[in-house]
Order: sequence, then C-alpha cells, then structure tokens
Amino acid sequence: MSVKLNGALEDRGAWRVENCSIAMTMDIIGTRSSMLILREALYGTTRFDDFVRRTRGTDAIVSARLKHLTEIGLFEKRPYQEEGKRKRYEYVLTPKGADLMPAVFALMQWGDRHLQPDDGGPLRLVKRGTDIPVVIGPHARSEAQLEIDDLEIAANGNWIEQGHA
Amino acid sequence: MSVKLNGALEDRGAWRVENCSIAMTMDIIGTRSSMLILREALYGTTRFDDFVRRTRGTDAIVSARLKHLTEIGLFEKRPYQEEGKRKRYEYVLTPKGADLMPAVFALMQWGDRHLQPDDGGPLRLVKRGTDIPVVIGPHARSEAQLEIDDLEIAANGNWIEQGHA
DNA sequence: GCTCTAACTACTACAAGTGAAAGTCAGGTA
DNA sequence: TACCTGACTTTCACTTGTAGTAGTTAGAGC
Repeated sequence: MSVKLNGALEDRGAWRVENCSIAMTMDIIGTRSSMLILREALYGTTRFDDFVRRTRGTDAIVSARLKHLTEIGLFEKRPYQEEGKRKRYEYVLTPKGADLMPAVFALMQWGDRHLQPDDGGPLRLVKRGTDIPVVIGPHARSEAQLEIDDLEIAANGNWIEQGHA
Repeated sequence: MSVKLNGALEDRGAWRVENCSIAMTMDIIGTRSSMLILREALYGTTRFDDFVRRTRGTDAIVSARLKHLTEIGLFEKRPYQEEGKRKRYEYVLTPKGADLMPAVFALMQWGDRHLQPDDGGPLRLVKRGTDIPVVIGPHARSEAQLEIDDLEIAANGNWIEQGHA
C-alpha cells in the first residue's frame, strides 16, 4: 500500500521532504470554501452571488476567498456590463486555476466511492458526448490525457435540487 | 475554462449540488496535517514517531489525526513487536486510504507546477522501473490506469534533506 | 436627489487546526 | 524496585476558518 522509492530514496529513514508541494498547496487553498468555489468555477459559475448561493457560503467567506484566489492568480477579475445595469466584475478561472481540476475531481471521486451510497454521488463525470465514465488517476505522460473540454458532467439519480437560479 | 454540463444540468442557474462529495471529503480529511500524514503513508511510513518527524508535526497533532483517520477507516492499527521491545502499533493504509493517492498526488502535481521553481518540486513521480513521468489526470475508465504498485518516486535535484532517520 | 440592487466590507461569536510544553502510561532494562 | 523510552494525552495560547448579521458603495432608473 505504498509507492516504490527510487535508489537514492530507498532508505526511507535517511531523508525528509523539504519544500513539499502538498504542504504548500494546502497552505494556500486547503480549505473547504476554496474547494467549493473552485468546484463551482469548474461548473461554469463566474459571478459573486452565484458563488454565494451555489456553495451555500456567506457573502463574507466568498468575498474573502475570491479576493485571495484572485491575488494568487487562480481567478481573473474581469469587468462586464449588462444593459441597464452598472459595470460589475466576474471571476473566471485562469489556466493556473483550471489546472486544479484533477485535484478537485480526485476529491470528488474519493467521496463518491467512499462516503456516498452504492450508486455514488450526485454527479457523474463522463467523456464528452458519451456515457463513458472518467476516472482521475495516474498515467504515463505519453498516454492520451483528457482535458477540461473533453469532460462532461451528468446528473446521477435524483440528487440535484432544482430551482435555485 | 469549465466543464460541459449535460442536458438536464445545462441551465446552470436551475440547480444546486446536494450532498457534494467534495465538501464531504474536505470535512473529514481537508487539513494540512491529514494530507501530510497521508503523503508519508504513501511513501511507506507506518510508525508514530516517524510520522511526527517526517511531517514536522507535533505529537499532539499526529496523535489526533492518526486516531481520527483510523476511526474513519483510512488506516488500520496493527500490533507489532521488536525483540526486546514492548508491543506497539503501526498504522497502515487501508484500501480506502490508499484510494486517496490520486488526490494527494494531484495536489503535489499542482504545487510542483505552480508554486515551485522551473524544475519542479523535490520529488518526481515516474512509471516504475523507468524514467517516464507520470501525471495525475482524467481519462476514460477503459484506458490503462496505473496503480500504486506501478509508481516510483525519484529525487528531483538536491531538495532532499539527508540524515533524519 | 432618492431608491434599488449586486457586490462587497465589518463586526461579532464560535469552532477547529496548529504549536509548544508538560504529563501519563506500559513495559522493557539495570 | 527504580528508571528509561516510545507512544501517546492533556493543557494552554494563538491563529484561522466559518457563520450570521449589519452596514457600505457604485451606479442605473425614477
């Protein structure tokens, strides 16, 4: 139940990780609210109050998180203006932010498998235009990897709550 | 920069996720210390004070986390006894715990790409016995997926601190 | 100028994670 | 029996995340 360690690392007692990427990543986005906001962004949400409603967060939390995530370059603040409305800002994922997709969906996948009833969680990840399930996992770089645009999310059973425009 | 939504979900304004697996997963293991302990377990650590030293945690934190992670079935507490020593317990990953591997390594991969210098982080994930880089990402279930036993971790440059038996 | 609304900002309270240090405990050795 | 050590447990201080409520702001419409 553990990964093989390469030559120089083989004696596990003889070394310790410095500058661990996992620790650094958890330090800046390792909160429930950040993950839920990233989830929503991956589902296409861009506006402030949509984030609030759909993550069931509060104004304060979403405001603080979006500010932070924008500062560290995961979101880009982009002005928009609907006719008859004032100018506002929407928050769109940058490539750096979108690159967290595997991490976010890996957490979802684990929850679907181990914290939900037998039929899995509320949403299913499939290959776009098909019903082929998609799994998040390791593979050799040379093999075909799916990108965000190749993915599609489908409802799984009757979990989805309707009517929350 | 977002995933396509399937028919019933297409109108993003009309639904909201219930029982989100991401939220549930973050609720029970979404802390820095849990992730670092899982990281160490994937690298082969099983004993209490090794977890303490290698995660640079404190007794208190590691104790609390291992207890919790064992209670929810990610670790199994297994007795062992060295000659001339008293009986002790080691903590080994269960299949449920090991199944978090993609999530843990996805966080590492993102940190390597976006929080580290150009040459990446301290460790590199490769296909076992080769130098082929491994990436964590989505792929169709039918395609060959690598398992934990297919992976190997190699040192990347001079990041590793020696001598911490 | 006044109102209305989306998008914040501030304030309070509480829970949880983290860190340091000290205390406990079981069972081995001297 | 006394001591020693690894493996925890407890306590306290501090920080951060979360939740609720209230207040502020920038413009468009009236």
